[in-house]
This record gives sequence, structure tokens and C-alpha cells, in this order.
Amino acid sequence: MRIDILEQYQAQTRCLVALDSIIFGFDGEELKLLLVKRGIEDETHTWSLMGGWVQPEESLESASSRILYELTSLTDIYLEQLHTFGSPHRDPVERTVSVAYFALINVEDYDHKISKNFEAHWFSMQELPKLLFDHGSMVEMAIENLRYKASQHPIGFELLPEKFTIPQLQKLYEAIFGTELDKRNFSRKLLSTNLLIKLAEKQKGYSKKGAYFYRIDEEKYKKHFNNFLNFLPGSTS
Amino acid sequence: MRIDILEQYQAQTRCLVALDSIIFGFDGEELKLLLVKRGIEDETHTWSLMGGWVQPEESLESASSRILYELTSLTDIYLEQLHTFGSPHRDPVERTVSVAYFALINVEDYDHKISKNFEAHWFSMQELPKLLFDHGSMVEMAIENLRYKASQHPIGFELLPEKFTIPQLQKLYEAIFGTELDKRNFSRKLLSTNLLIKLAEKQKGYSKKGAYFYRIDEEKYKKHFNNFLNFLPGSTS
DNA sequence: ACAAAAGTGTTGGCCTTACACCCATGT
DNA sequence: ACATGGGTGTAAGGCCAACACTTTTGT
Repeated sequence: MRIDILEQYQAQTRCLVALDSIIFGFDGEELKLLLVKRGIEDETHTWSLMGGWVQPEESLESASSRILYELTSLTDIYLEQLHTFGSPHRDPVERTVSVAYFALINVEDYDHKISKNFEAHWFSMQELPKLLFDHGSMVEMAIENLRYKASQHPIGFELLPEKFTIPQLQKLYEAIFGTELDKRNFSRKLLSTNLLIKLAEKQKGYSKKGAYFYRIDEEKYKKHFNNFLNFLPGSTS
Repeated sequence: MRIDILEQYQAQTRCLVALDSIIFGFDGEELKLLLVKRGIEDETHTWSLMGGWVQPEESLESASSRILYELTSLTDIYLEQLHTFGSPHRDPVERTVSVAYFALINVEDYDHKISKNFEAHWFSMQELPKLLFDHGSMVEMAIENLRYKASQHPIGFELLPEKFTIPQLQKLYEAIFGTELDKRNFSRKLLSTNLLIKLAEKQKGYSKKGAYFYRIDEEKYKKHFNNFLNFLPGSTS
């Protein structure tokens, strides 16, 4: 190793590197966001995204899984890097560069397993409290990204239980896009992808007739990760 | 400020935070990538992306502009955050989290102004050398992103001189997507956006007939940043 | 006159949208 | 029997892809 290079490295300022997770969930009716209470300043407790520090021997991806696991005890969750936020004074305590990830989980999976170490709560996207630091911008960026992804890929499934009905899926898409969709066109488009497998079982209790359950064809889903649908109203204008 | 919070901050490991730029250019025929020679290990000089350290009082965005300026003397360049790379040992000297940005510039603008402080060279995308660290993955991700963006937005203009012809623009899109496009459909789609303004002047020398120059309508371009076109061959399949 | 690139229109198929009625079941 | 949500078909319009000839001008 050349000395001048080492000197260059030595001369640099080191920074705190953190990670924040925008955790979306769906309860069958509304799109929700999971927030935790963090006390940074005296007395004032602010709702914030779940986050943590990136550890010395940890990649960003593993940090994101670990942090999600600490809060939810869930593994194998859809997690995707969103954006890195690095304004010098975004954290008033000390400069912290934060890598934001967004996660999609099924609220039901989560509910019982909630960790006792955190005061956490699901918020409706319509009624978000004021958030810590720049977490509000992170959430805004995440919802945009979720809308885009959901219009391109069958990513929405990640927010539902393994077995789900078409009307559930439609409600989810309506919640993501904040719009109503035509059920005939919706189911036609979905089924035309051939990514859904119809099960014999029907949903009980919610409606009198009962809707058939479907599950996703994992094989095809992974292959087909491009060229999906376009649900966005007005996307062709 | 609460003492326990401060202690938590104190206990964390600080990291080097760097920034790397994937700089695309177009010379009228091919899509190019601007690389610099960096010597990290004895004797071995490797081509790498242009990069630098994020300074203490600098946001990531300003760092990306500064670093691009240092190499090219260009300002007001299209720059967009791509992804953050943070594997623990991606930099063998010391752990460095690197935020990658991609930039689009016009090769002609650049050519004369090239800084003497760097040994830099434009490489054809077909003939990239082996790159430093994980810069190869960064480039891969950037080209994918460029393709997507170019299919959605008139972003390609950023790679051309202010005045350009439709055939030039088509060559650019063909270079980005690595495919041939039908010139009738291409020009119809482009013109239908109403974002191009036809100039009286014609291009001389390249062809006998000469093609009309166009420039972009900056106003509309900025407004219209959604809902553009879809050029990707087979994107509707 | 000819070579080389620029420019321009039409058609068929497909995908999207809009729209309304019957079905199955629990009460 | 009726109320509630589930499930399905069709027709019209717009968008995209495929395709070939004429124009201009430098040599």
C-alpha cells in the first residue's frame, strides 16, 4: 500500500452511518406505516421510523434485515433500498448519514409478535404524526416508490397473507393509489399475468358468497419481475 | 439532551463516507463512460469511477456536483442518486460507505475543459476495463437505471448538445437500449410530446440533405416530468 | 445521375376502458 | 326473500408496431 494513499484515508472525517426503515403494512382496509417512539430531546417523545446504526461488520442489507427483525421478529421480508439522506445537520446531535430502506409486511403476521422493547404503533397513511428529523421526506419518497413499484411488479402481494382473495388485492391497490378501480378490469388484468393460482378454498365470514383464495406462483413471479402491469390511473395520458 | 442518548451516539463506530459518479456521455455514435485512473495499490493502476470523500459540511448532492466539477469543470449537470454501496470490505483499505450518483453529460462540452489533475478517458460501454472495487456493479445498476429513466422521461436530451437533430436523438436511444428503432415511429412519438421546438437551422455536413435542429422546451420539460413515453422494445409484452 | 440520409402516412391488432347483470350464500 | 359482496363479458376507442416511398442535396 502506498503511503500517500494511506495518508489520504487517514485525513478524512468519519461519519455516523445509520439506517431507517419505512415499514408498510396492510390490514385489509388501509395502508399503514409502523412507527416507534424515540426520545431524543428531554421530555419530547417523537414518533419516528424504526432505525439503528450500521455495525462495523455488517452490510447495509443485513443491517436492514436485522433492524426489521429486532422490531417485528419477522424474517424473509421484502426490503429495498430507497435513498440515502445526508444533509449535514439532519440529525442535530451529530452528523449522521442515513440509508433508508422500505419494507412490506402483512399486519397480521406482525401483530402478535410485536417486540416489547419498542413502543410501536401502526398509523394510517392519512393520519401520520409529525416525524423525527427528515423522516417525513423519507416516507413521502417511499410511498411514491411503492406506487411505482406496485404498478410495475406484483409487489403488492408482499403486503398480504399467503392466501388472499382478488377483492383483498384490489382493496390493497386502491389503498396504495388512493383511487377506486373497476373490479372487472382489475381481475382480468391480474389473472392475465398467470401469476395467481386459484385455490379450492373460499374465504369465509367476510361476505356471504365468499371469495376464492389465490396464492402467487413464486416461480413465475421471480422470473417475471419485469413487464408487469400498469394500474396507475392516467398513466397513459 | 439526555445523557443516555449522547452515550449511545458516542458508542458508535464512525465510517468513511465517499461518493462515486457514473458519468455517461454520448459522442453521436456510442454511449460512453468516463473513467479515471486511480492508484490504490503499489504499481497497479486501475480504472475507476470518479469519486471523492463527502466533506463535513457538505450534503450528498453538493458533494456530487463538486466532484463532477473537479473533473469536468461543468456545472448544472443532470445528477441523480443511484444507490448506496456498503459491504464491509468493498474497500480493502478501510470500511467506506459509498453513495453512487449518475450523471449525464455531452461529450463535446466536456472535451476541451478536461482537467489536467486526472488521467481520464471515455470508454465505450462495450469495452469497459476491469474496474476498482465494486464499481462494476455500480455501472451495471446505472445503465439499468438510465434505460428505465430514458424510457419514462426525455432525460436523454441531457446527453446531447443544446441543438440536436431527431436522427441524433434516435441514435442516442438506440445506444442506450442497444437496439434499433423505427425512425417513423420514433419521430412521431417524440414530436407528439410537444417538448421539441423545431429550429430554422439545418445540420450541415453529416448528410447531404441535412436534418433540422431541434431544442427542448425547458418549461414544458420540467412540468412534464411524469407520463412520458415507453420506448423499450417489448415493454408491453 | 446517383448515392445517402431525411422526412412523412396508413393500417391492423391489441390493449384499455367503460359499463351491467347474474350468482352464491347467510340472515 | 332479500341483501351483500363475488364473479363474469362485450363493445368502442386509442395506442403501438409494422411497413415503403418520396425528397433533398452533395458529389
